Amino acid sequence: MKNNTKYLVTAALPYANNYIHIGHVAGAYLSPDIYVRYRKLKNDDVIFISGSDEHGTAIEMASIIEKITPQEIIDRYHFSNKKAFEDLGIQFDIFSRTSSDIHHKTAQEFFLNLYNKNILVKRSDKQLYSEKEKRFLADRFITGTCPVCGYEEARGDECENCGSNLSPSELINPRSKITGDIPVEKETTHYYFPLGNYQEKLSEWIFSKTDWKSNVINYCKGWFKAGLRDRAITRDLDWGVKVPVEGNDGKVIYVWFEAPIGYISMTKELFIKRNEPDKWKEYWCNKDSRLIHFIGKDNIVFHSIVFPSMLMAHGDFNLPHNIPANEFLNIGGEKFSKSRGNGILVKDIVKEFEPDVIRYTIATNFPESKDSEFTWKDLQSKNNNELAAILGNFINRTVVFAKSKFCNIIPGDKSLDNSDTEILNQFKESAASVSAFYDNFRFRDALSETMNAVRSANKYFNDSEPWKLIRDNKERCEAVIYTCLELCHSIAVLISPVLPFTADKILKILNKDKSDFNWEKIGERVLKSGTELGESLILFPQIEDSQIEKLISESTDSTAVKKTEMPENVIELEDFKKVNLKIAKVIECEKVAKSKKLFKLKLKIGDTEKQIVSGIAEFYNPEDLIGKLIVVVDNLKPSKLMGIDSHGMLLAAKTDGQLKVITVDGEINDGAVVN
RNA sequence: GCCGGGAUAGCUCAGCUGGUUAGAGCGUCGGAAUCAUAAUCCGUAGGUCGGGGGUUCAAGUCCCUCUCCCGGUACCA
Repeated sequence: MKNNTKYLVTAALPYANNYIHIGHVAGAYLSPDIYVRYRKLKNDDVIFISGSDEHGTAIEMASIIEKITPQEIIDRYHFSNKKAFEDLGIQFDIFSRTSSDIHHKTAQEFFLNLYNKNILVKRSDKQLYSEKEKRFLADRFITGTCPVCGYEEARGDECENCGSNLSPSELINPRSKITGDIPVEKETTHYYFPLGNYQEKLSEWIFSKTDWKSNVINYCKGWFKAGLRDRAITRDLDWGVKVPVEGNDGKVIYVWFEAPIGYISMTKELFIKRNEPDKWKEYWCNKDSRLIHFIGKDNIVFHSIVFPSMLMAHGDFNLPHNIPANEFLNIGGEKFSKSRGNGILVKDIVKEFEPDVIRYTIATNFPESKDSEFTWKDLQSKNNNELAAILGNFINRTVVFAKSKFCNIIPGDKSLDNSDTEILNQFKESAASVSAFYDNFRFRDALSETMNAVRSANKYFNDSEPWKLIRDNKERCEAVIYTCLELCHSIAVLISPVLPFTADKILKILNKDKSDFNWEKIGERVLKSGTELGESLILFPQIEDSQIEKLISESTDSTAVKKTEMPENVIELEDFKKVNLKIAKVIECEKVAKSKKLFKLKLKIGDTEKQIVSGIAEFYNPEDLIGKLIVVVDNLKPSKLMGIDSHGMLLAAKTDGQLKVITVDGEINDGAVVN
């Protein structure tokens, strides 16, 4: 019989145009997996939902760039990411996708629900349309001048300079970010969600939450302060969920509105698969069900403001009970390539290390209150000094002792004394405090408390000195080893949320089934004397320096082997001839004030003089360049950099952390043509 | 440059609404032990909490300022 309270746990829907990396795992996936596994051990009624977010402009754009269909894009990332999660032991009850029929249907029903209640506002507007691209341009693919602060490169959805929320039509001098095409205004009709109407209810609701993390609350405060605005929830686009109202051909529901509904549709799908098609309602609608969203900090606004307001408007569903958002996990330490910044992909790291080692390293470093750091050396040290030394060693020393001194049989429990029951009781107390940490989403503290329990098991072994008892008090020795084996079982349960694979291995070593594998049995006696043990094995082999050094150098060496490929953007000779390259002599050179990278150079090119601005100040001193013969693009359209005119561009070679200006081999007159 | 987030022991991080001698793990060093993957257990040392001002009886914790770091973005070779 399950406990009454139900838990509906969701993990952020990964966007299906990228492979997930360990930063994602640390932010939004490992903590819910640990939480859910813990809840299941407590016999709680919990389901764990996630899936790929597969619609939207970015995916459509990616398909255009790669010249394949959006379906091919999302298939690639969906299946790869699904497998990556499995390999890491992230065990969803369902990991589905928003391209499914049931999601389309659910999202449309949700939309219609609001539509029929006249909550949605229909508005005809002039939107920006590119004749050249034959499409309406998505917000983020338009740039222009911010009407609030005058910043010239504001995006269609927000100004990154002043943080204002914008809609593209507000921009001054808009243009396509993709082609630079100047879009024209074209009449189109869209539905708007009146987010502003919910501000009061939302803020009241959020500020009533005393147990939410401060980063979540603070983020919302910022949004409330700025004021919530109505947002269009449809788009002129092919790739997405069709607007279910007649007369809206060529329109889809905007992803930010449609994707979170995926949590609902995926829950439905789960219970259809379980042959209980109505049961999803118990999790979404019953008062005694708790909806918990695990997300990274980049997702806070959608889960704490947008989606809840949608749920309020709809009315049938529960609001989130908590949103324990994490910060970011950075890949640091050794000189990783900053310019690439792809992070460590899950699909790659699982080939290198056992999933539990990866899980442990990430979990001890969860960015719970601020960004944290992941390094290969840390992983090695966590494996060798903690997992192997403390956990692996305790299991191993116990089992090896039983094997060599008691014929691999669980010894007698006849003469347990106070010290034995004490350590078992101590484990019960540990389990209670670990519980309290999990209940409050304090995963690092939970794990550290868990390891303390394992340490105390080692201490018990040391203090009991079974290697001496075996000589002069065999019965006591049996009791001690029996107790240690019980501790092994307790440890298996205790660590299993974080280290599920290791827990299974320990059960095999103990030759024990899962009948007593739950939280209540921690510190209890569940083994039978006289039972044969299974095969012992090393749980955490040492990770050698050489393996770590190899990984460090691989991720550092940006020049490392890259296959020669035909570049995608082949040009004709004619194209190259358009560029006038000339030799120029540097006459003057000075640093541009307040700039980090810019030099202002005066050049002599034959009879003419010209001024250019160049971003090489981090690599040269001004005096180094004066007198040098360099190569410049003579016919480049002039531009202004930090208010200074630049009439050309010098050529330089650049790689990570290095830049060299192109010069000529020997003397030649300035003004000479380069080709 | 702008926006955002940081700066606490060698390393990775805790320190709630300001209140006794600033904490943990790992690493260091010393000791005990030898069943165990040279793994354990006990103990030790290490910080004027980035600098400087201020508010307060009292500040790592609040305010101002400076420096540096990270992320995003812009300076585009």
